[in-house]
Amino acid sequence: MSTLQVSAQKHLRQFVEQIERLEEEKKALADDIRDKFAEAKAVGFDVKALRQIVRLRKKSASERQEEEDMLAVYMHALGMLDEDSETASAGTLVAAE
Amino acid sequence: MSTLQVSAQKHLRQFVEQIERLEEEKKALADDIRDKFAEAKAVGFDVKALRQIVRLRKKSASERQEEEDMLAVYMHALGMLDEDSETASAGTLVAAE
Amino acid sequence: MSTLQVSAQKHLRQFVEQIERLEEEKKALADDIRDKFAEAKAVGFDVKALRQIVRLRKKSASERQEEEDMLAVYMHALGMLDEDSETASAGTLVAAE
Amino acid sequence: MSTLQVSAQKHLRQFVEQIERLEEEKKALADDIRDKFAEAKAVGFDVKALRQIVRLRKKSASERQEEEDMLAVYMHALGMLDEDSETASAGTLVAAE
DNA sequence: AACGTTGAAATAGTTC
DNA sequence: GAACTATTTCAACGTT
Repeated sequence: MSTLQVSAQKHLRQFVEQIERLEEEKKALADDIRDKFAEAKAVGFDVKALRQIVRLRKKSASERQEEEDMLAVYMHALGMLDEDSETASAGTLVAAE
Repeated sequence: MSTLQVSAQKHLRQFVEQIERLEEEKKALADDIRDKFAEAKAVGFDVKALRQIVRLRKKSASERQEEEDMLAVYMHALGMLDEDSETASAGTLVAAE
Repeated sequence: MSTLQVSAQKHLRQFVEQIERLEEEKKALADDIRDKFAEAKAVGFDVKALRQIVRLRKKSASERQEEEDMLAVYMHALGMLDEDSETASAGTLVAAE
Repeated sequence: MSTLQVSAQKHLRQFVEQIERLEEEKKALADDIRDKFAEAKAVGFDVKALRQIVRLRKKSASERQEEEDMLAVYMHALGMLDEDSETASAGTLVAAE
């Protein structure tokens, strides 16, 4: 039983070390990304908007549209939008339940 | 000198306790807010959109517009928008430097 | 575009208002905390250090507990503990079947 | 609406592509880490505990240091230390004027 | 007053 | 699909 445990300990140690190694590499990349944004900022780009761009590009056009639509519905309900200006694609007159 | 320090210690302790008390109350409110969103979710609202609404209402209309405009410029530059669909308020033809 | 039922509109409005009310109270508390630090500074305390004390005290409780749990976690990882005993105090760990 | 200069467009595109490239690499590493955990699980380790070990080890280094700094912080708050001595080791604290 | 730094809040992802 | 964890984003703070 003691032998088994010792071997398990070594095995555990290996996993921990491998994972920590990978996480270090991952962190290095996260830092690189951070640097890129900083670099973009330094030459005058709006970092917040840039982040949003990267985020949006991960989503499909339809996903984006769905989120915008939901927001528009809520804004409309709260009087935050003029009656007509919701969006260009004004077609879908779906009645809310 | 020792007397001074003892009195300073008491004073310090008071500040720490008062601050911790206030932070507890603040945390309690944060929890209440969390609960409200959970409640809204439970009755069918889209929490993410709801959060965005609350966020947008903190900003003035002009602030909102500015952010949207910047995003549209970037999306346009990357071909993520059709040429015409940027937004309803298409008026401001400012030439980029 | 789709719209909300009138009742849903009212409901939404209620949520938004309640949340905004709570956030105002939360902000007021944040201001109070800020004032406390300013007050402490005014009587000669080092605000940076004071902040650090508050932060460290907050962490200490949970962190200390976590460190104490270390052994149990390792034993668990090595299969020396069963599922239910992980929250037991260190003293009873060996007794767990 | 305003548009970017052609050169700025290219620059923006470059940033976006570089960032997306880095994020892909980062995601690949995240997948590798996930695989490692899965591998560990496959040979019988408790993944949750393993995760906890990795997390605790990460914290330990910095946290332990912070706890050691506690005394200095308190002394600083009480005006018993000057500005520069705060990073000194505990042993030399009383020597600081 | 911009800058980076840090802590809190929000979102995304994973597990059960 | 609900809870938990990890990651990402955002805002406040001190700093220069």
